[in-house]
Amino acid sequence: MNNISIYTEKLRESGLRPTRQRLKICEVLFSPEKTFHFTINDLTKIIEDKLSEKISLATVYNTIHAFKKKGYLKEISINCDKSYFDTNVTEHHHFFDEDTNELIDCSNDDIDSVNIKRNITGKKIKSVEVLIKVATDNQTQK
Amino acid sequence: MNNISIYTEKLRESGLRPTRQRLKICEVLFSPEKTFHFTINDLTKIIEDKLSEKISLATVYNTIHAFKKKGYLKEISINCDKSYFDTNVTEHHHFFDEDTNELIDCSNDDIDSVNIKRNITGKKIKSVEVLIKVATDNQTQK
DNA sequence: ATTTACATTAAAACAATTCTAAACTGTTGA
DNA sequence: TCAACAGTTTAGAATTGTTTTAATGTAAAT
Repeated sequence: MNNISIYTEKLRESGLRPTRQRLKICEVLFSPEKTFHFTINDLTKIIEDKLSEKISLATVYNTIHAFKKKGYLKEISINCDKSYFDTNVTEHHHFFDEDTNELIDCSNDDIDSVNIKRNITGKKIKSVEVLIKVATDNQTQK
Repeated sequence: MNNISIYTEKLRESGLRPTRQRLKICEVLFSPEKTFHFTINDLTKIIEDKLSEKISLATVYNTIHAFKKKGYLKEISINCDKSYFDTNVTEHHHFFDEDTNELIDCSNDDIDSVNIKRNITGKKIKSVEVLIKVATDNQTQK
């Protein structure tokens, strides 16, 4: 079974039609052995450059949001103007390098699990995200 | 010494001229006994409604960013389309209610301090922020 | 008072994202 | 197999939050 069939299956199982565009997106997102972070623009550029195929921005937005809803992707909170997505959908946290605007995964060993001692009545915790901003020493705090 | 003189001093100390508009903004931001959260739009509306004075959006943006740079305000990271600011500039964390888009302060008692066991070489930790997203049970995860 | 540098403003520009409406394409079932 | 339907893609327009611009106004130094 090649990758394409795997993607087709994955998409179909979650009620998404395996279209040419979605398969291209899967190819970029899910074939690397390592997980990675990206913005919608990054992704669109990668698809158009690497796969020499034009794709509409709107399609990428739609598809990424569909993937996110299905749990294939995570959206990451940064104090920022644009959304970052992560192909690592396991519970984990991030370092954010303010000098380079680079996002670095924390492993389980990097940080102890966060202990929350308060409940908001009637509400359930949906996610817990820790963002550790770092910069070179002389840098002013953002 | 009344509030106006305090604000004037505060502004002057940080290299900002105490203009009529900036004093109005100070009045809204720094006179309440409790800290609070807001977006630029919120703040502009409050000023225009409560103080019956028109103020340019650009002025509010400029001033808020100046205040932030001086450390009078904190910007809060939410996976979002708009920036939230906090008049509470001490180290603390947040709950974010996905149903209402409301931001709730964590007190020190609500959450144990986060234990970070990894260093990024050459970088210093500038901030550690925990964001706990909550929603009613039946809500789909954002 | 005059000058100068900084501020304010409305409006335009901008960037990220979403919407729209028309064309297109998997899929279903006759 | 093919018509028909529902879901998709697309380019472009619209929207939203934010920043810039260029003209005008104002605080403070002279």
